[in-house]
Formats: sequence, C-alpha cells, structure tokens
Amino acid sequence: VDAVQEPEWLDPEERGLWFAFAWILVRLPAALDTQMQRAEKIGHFDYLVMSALSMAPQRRLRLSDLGELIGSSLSRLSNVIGKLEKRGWVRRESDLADGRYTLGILTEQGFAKVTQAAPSHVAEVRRLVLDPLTREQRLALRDASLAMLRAIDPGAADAGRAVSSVGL
Amino acid sequence: VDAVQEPEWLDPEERGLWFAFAWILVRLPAALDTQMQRAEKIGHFDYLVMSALSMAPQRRLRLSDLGELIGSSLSRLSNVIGKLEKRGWVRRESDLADGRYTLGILTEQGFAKVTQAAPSHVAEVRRLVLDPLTREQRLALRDASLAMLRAIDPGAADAGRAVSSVGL
DNA sequence: TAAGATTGACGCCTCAATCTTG
DNA sequence: CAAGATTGAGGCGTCAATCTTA
Repeated sequence: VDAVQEPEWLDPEERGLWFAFAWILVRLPAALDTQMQRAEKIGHFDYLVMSALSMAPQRRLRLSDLGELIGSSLSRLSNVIGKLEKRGWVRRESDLADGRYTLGILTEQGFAKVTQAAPSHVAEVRRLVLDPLTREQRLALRDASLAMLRAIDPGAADAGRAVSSVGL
Repeated sequence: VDAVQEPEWLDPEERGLWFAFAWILVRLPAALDTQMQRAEKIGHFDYLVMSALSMAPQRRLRLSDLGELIGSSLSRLSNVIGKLEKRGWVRRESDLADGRYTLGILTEQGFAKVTQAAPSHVAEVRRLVLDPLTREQRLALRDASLAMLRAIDPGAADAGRAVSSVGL
C-alpha cells in the first residue's frame, strides 16, 4: 500500500470520497444503459437523442444544436441519427432557412417510442439515484455536481441548464 | 426496491439534481481520460490496471482477481494486459500454485511509469472533484455515492472498499 | 474561407464460443 | 465438468479528412 506514496497523494478522507464516487462514475451509467437496453430495446444515448427532440418545438432540432445540447460530437450524432432513421423514429430534413444545417425530426413513431420508454427510464433513475438519497443528500449532490461542472468546463453551466429544459 | 406508486415524471427539484448529475456522469470520466491521455500518454483504465498491480504484494495479481478489483470483464482485461505487455510495462506468468490462473506482473518500467503518472492524476482529481467542493459537500457526496452504490449492486459495497485499498 | 455534416479508418468493449487446466 | 483465460465478430466512438453550403 505504500508503493505509490507521493507527497501529493490523497489523505484518507479524500480517498473515501474519491473511491466511492469513482465507482459510481463507472457503475451508474452502465446500469442505466443496461436497463434501457433490456427493458426498451434502446440504448441510453439513443433515448436521450429522441427525448431531446421530443421536447423541442416542432419536435425538431438542428443536429449541431442537438449535439451541443446533449454533449455529443457531430460525427457520433450523425451515426446515431442514421440508425434511428432506419428504425423509422427520426428523419432528416435540410433546414430551409440555411441549407448548411440539417434538421433531425422526430417521427410519430419516434414520439410514441419515447413516450413508451420514458416511464421505465424515470423509474430507474428513481430507483438508483433519487430514492436511495435523503433530501439533504439530493440537494448536496446537485450543488456538488454544479461545482464540479464549473471546474470541468466553465462554459458548460449554461449547457447544463439547457439540458434541464429538455428532460433528460 | 419496488416502488408502489411512483409519478411518471420528475418534479422540478428532482430534475435539478438529475440533470446536473447526469452531466457530471458524462463529462467527468471523459475529462479524466483526456487528461491522462494528453499528459501521460496512457488511458485512464490502463493506469488503473497498473496502479492496482503496483499496490499488490510482489506487484502481481491473478487476472481474475484484478478484474474483480477494478470492475472489469476478463476479456477486456486480457486485451489491456496484452497491450501493456507490448509496452513492456506488464508481463504474464502462469500461476505455479494453480496453472489455471494467469498472473499479471508489473515490470520495473511499468512501476516507474505508474509512479511518474500518479501525481498528474491526483492533481486532476483534486482540481475537478476535491477542490471545487466544500468539506460538507465532500462528505455528502461520499455518503450519497455509497447509498447509490448499494442500490446499483448490493454486493458491490465490498468491492468499493477493496478498490479503496488500491489507490484508484 | 468557415461552419455543418458525413464518411472511413482505427481502436476499444461486449458477447459468445473456444481452449486449457484441474 | 467447472473456472480462468483467450479469441473473433459485431457495434460503437473518436479522429481526421472530405463534402457541401453560405
């Protein structure tokens, strides 16, 4: 245990936090994704894309805006949109206002799918995140998240707020 | 945890937490991985593997134990060990006590690499997680993490403790 | 020229099938 | 057989290069 003893190492209290939290960072996303895949036959990220579209006016968004909103690269998004197109849940359309943009548009079937899958997702978020925490812990976790977010990317605070208008 | 009658959607307070936290779940691991890749030319997961080995007696571990310790599948681990072998940081050896096991053994160069990379990693954890939080927030985040961990996998509480002896 | 979008190459992860050892 | 480990196929993400539109 004394193999790596840097002057800059973490003290026991810091380690207690970091190890517990690091496990969450690994396990929680995996758990959410597995649940969505099993229960609804759709990946968590795909669901996020469709969820964002479902909340947007006209259920449509420019791909670049959508990417920014959910924190995805354009190339990843392009592939996912292609996949969702094949499933009949999303279609593409060139933006009439400016041909450089491509609109991602949720189809009726896509909207139906999101509507069907949402309760399952919400239930899982409740089960794994909300329910296990006390009200104080929930508030602290929110504040801690915002504080870390500022450290990670000072410009992302706005994006975070944008997402919250979407309904992850 | 079978909730009897949960609302289908989140109320504003719950959403405030979930959106902020979900953003962390996406950004923080990516930020840590990018930093390790840039600064030390090694992925976060690879570092974790070598770090675990560096703490073990004789700097060696059975692959199955190592996988359990850091929460990795055997196939993923096998590939990573192969990669680290090519870099000269790890070598394999059959377990003399039971030939079914394979030992992953950290080489001198591998140990040197971990030792060199550790301060950089710790500094980043401090910068993104520890420093932005108050002491109260750190304690709350730890407790919240443990509570969520129990909900995700009741048996993982022990694993979490095991990792904390390793020095993620 | 710049920004949005797309594509292909490459690497990584998961799953299932397989090999090995006891 | 059972457990540990390895391998190959398939899906996915990133990066860089390219195409398109303004």
